[in-house]
Amino acid sequence: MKPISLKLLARELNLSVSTVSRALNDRDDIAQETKDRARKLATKLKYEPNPYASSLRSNKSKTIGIVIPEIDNHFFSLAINGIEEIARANDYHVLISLTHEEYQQEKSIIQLLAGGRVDGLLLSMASTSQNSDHLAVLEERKVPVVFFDRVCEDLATARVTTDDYESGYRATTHLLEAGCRKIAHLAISGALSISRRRLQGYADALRDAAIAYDQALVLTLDQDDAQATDRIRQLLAERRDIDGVFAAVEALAMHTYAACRQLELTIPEDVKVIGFSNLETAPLLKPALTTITQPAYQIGKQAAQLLFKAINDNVLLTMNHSLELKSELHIRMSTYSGE
Amino acid sequence: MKPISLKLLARELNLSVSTVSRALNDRDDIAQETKDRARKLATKLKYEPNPYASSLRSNKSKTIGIVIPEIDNHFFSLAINGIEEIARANDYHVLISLTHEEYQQEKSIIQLLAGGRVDGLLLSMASTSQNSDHLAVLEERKVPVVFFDRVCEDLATARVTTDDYESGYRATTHLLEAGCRKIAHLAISGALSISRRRLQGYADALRDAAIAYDQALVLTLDQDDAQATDRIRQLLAERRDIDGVFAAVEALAMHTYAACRQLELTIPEDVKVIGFSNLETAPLLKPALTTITQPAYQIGKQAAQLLFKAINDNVLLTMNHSLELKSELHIRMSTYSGE
DNA sequence: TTGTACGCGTTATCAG
DNA sequence: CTGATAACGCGTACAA
Repeated sequence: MKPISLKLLARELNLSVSTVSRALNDRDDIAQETKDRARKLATKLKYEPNPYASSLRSNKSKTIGIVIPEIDNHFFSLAINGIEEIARANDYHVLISLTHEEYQQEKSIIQLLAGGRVDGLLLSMASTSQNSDHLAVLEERKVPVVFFDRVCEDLATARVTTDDYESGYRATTHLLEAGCRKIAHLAISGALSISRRRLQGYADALRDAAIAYDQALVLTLDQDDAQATDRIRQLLAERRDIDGVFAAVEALAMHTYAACRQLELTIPEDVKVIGFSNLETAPLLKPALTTITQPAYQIGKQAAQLLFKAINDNVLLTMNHSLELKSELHIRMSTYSGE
Repeated sequence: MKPISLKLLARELNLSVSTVSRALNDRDDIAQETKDRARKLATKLKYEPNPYASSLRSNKSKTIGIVIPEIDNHFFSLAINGIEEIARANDYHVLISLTHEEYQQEKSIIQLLAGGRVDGLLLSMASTSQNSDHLAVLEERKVPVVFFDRVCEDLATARVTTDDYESGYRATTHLLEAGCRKIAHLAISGALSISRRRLQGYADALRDAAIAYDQALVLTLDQDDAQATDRIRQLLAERRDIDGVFAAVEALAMHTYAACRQLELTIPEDVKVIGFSNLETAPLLKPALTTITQPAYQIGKQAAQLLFKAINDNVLLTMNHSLELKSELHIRMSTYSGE
């Protein structure tokens, strides 16, 4: 069956295409009776305006894009949840693209989306994106962009982040207060803004506690999962003096658990562990994981709301629109120090 | 800055619009030199064809839709991962919509997408969708559809599912072999195909073990999370004879853990627990959770591949294209019965 | 209050 | 080999 077009409705109603168009768009220069007739038939035939014809005319795609490194990660799925809610409230669709942490993918995706396919973009950078040349096209084409979590500092647009520096500081301090003296720091990609902030918080907390910063305890793991566990195990095996681990991303906390299990190290007795994480199973782990939890859903919502300010109200987004939300420290068994 | 159009390129190159179009599309009736000139300028100006104009012409959106109940769920995020991979390989975009398990949402989303916005649809039904009237429009408009996991039996199209009946049977048998005699079955929405199949497997396993089916042990929890834990706790408190729990969806296993904790019931000594789950933290839980794990990533991939068979090769999808993949039983501590 | 005419950017067809 | 023209479906001046 052919798609229902305005032309078809018009013929059926003995009206012109433009009259039907205006009737369905509830314009005030159309008789009420005509509107009713048109609407009734449209509903009956399940007419949906061809979105591409509308877009072509209006230069609006009614679609926003989300570009993220991965989706198999609670932080991002929660954020998407928030974004999708706001998008739907604004009558918008959501296009999702995954970069799999690869610069090249990110580049080609953005080039593609910048061609007018989306009215705005929510972006969280890949860990391997060292520069921002590939984002220039977004500025040129004036595509509104909001970064969330993994921001790009080169682009002067709105960002929604969390208090990464403070969280890193707090996490480290918590380990120190639990008695740790040799704290390992695990991160992905030193280039990422969040990584640098969290690491800086870690370093400063050590300094304020008069503990030497030991480069050998700072691991950057940008390789795949299997290797991550291995390298953590290796570190823990070589440096038996490590008594605390600060995992700056969710997956690394889990790899630490796995590595400890392999080495038969007990958490929290032998090693205490804290991790950035949105896992809802954190309290049910063995032992329950102490976490820094980001308000992922809120991040998504707020980022989307900013984006729609740009899209609907034509506001030019600047760094002044940026928001910093607070993460929460949830203290659990994995950092317990006895009474 | 204005978007770059063919018209613009044509003017710059002193060629006609249609020549440039064909040059960029590498048609064989265009001189090599012309092609080179056109391509060079296009690259220089970062020309991207307007996707909506192309779609309008070709009736192809280069976009597929995913409609799922929720995204904050490992099964679905893994499936999306698989889908996205295939979509990208086919040069397609992915539109995501969440129904939040609500029939009305599902209905309006599908009505919207059926209007030509997508070339095909991957669908996993909401738990509250009792009928399939809202899917009729997809058949009328001839939008290719592949169901995955939560299928709709009324629509004669391809489905990618897992061996739900066998898995339900196997999970229950596993509990029986571990010594359980009073096994609770937790599910969402009795209407869902997967729920019915898993429950049937449970019932048949009991029958084959000559154990009476007790309606009071079968809980259907379609309300929100907070209430789910409460109701499970209530059941476990009232029926202290329950010695096994079979959670037919991931979240319910976690609620069972929470309920047991509140009642100070020990797993697996007091109650053994098995659950359908794609949680990668299952082995790290306290105790490690025995799971039936669905090949979510593969489900997504295969479903998408079927869809592209319809889209690219113009194959009419029928139930004969359906696939049933196998889930895996991972035995862990939560069903341990001593040596 | 309704109809006519045009253009959005692209591509297929046909003419040259 | 290249150019002109028409058409996809919709929305909007402008005319009636």
